[in-house]
Amino acid sequence: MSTSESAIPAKSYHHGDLRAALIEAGLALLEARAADDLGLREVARAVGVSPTAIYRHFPDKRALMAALAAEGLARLAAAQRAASEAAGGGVAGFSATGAAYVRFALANPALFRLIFANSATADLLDGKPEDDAMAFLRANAAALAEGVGGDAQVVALQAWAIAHGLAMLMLDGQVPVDDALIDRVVDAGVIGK
Amino acid sequence: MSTSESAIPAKSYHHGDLRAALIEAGLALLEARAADDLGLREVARAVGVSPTAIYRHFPDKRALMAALAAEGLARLAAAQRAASEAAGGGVAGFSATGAAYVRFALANPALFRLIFANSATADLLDGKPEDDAMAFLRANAAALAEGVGGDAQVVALQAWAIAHGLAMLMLDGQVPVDDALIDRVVDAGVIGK
DNA sequence: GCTCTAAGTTGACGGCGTTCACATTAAGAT
DNA sequence: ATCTTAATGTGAACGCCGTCAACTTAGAGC
Repeated sequence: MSTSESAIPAKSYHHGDLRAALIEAGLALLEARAADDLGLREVARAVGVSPTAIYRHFPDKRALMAALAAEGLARLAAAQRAASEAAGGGVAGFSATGAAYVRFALANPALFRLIFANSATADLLDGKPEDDAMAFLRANAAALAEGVGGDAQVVALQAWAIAHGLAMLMLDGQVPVDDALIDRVVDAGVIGK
Repeated sequence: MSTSESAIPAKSYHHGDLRAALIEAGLALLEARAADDLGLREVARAVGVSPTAIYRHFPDKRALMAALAAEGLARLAAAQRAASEAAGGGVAGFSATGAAYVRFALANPALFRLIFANSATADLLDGKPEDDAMAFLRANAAALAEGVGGDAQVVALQAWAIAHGLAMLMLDGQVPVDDALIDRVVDAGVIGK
């Protein structure tokens, strides 16, 4: 019978890879719902499994959310890397990175918020894998800082803060979502000149 | 039981001014709890009233939260106004405004988050009173923008984004809370020079 | 083939936001 | 002064939530 062969294993009493399925379903639900409206039982329902089955793979709800946040962070880092390379690196690449940061937030509002709502705690719990992605954000900022005058750390922080602040203000409806505006704000955000 | 808490006397079946008491209690609880861990029943308990009594003054929980956010926004605006005046206005006053913005966020994390989590929706619901406070934020940014080259709107946005982004990143544990750093980041945030 | 154990289920508990029927009170008209 | 009425607070209940404990299933290894 039918059974798909490679990607998705057969279904029975035991789910093939429930942990991955839960994360996938959670990310899908986050495209429509806000992070705090996402329920444990809701995710279980989406996967077609009992609510308590989740506890075989995550100690509690916060751990599930942290896993979603970790995956979101990886995607954010990937989007930035891609934008930087597409722009050819250097200063242009750095500006592109900032713009990609903001556009990722606008394209994935709930996920973006979840990343930063959980990153502080997730860092302390897991420690390793998402550190990699976050390091890219920091490294990007620090790298450009050397090209200009002033304190490198301060310039890096300003660039990060501009991107993060603009993303948040647009998400919260404080600033109209204007695609061209993103480039102008982030671009001139390369201060010192 | 006696014990009313403060200024307003007259306790019996009817509470003196429950609406005000609920907001006061809510703000007090937000100093210890995160906004989404704040329960309707918890606020009612703090005031010593039945959970459902709240519904005589607010249509639902979100309305209570919006009221708390409105009060928080007023306080934020007041803190900025005070900082600006203390610095003597002008460019120095503007930098002080930005630093005050960040420091307010650090001093009132849950409340600051609530302000921006609810401001978009609160605007559409209430419309008037908090607009006043928010207008101060925008006006401040726009005012300085004229002094420098470049697009006034862009410069204003950059300044706001730097303050907002720095506040958020510090609240989320992404950037260490360093008092001197706030001034340096926000200060040089006055770009164009 | 039997056993052991990881993975999923069922049922329950307390807490939440919210609704509805009811109790109490302050205030204005008589 | 009394009666009426609308405003304000109470209590019980509903459905949903996160989580725990006890049971069931099925696949892997001797």
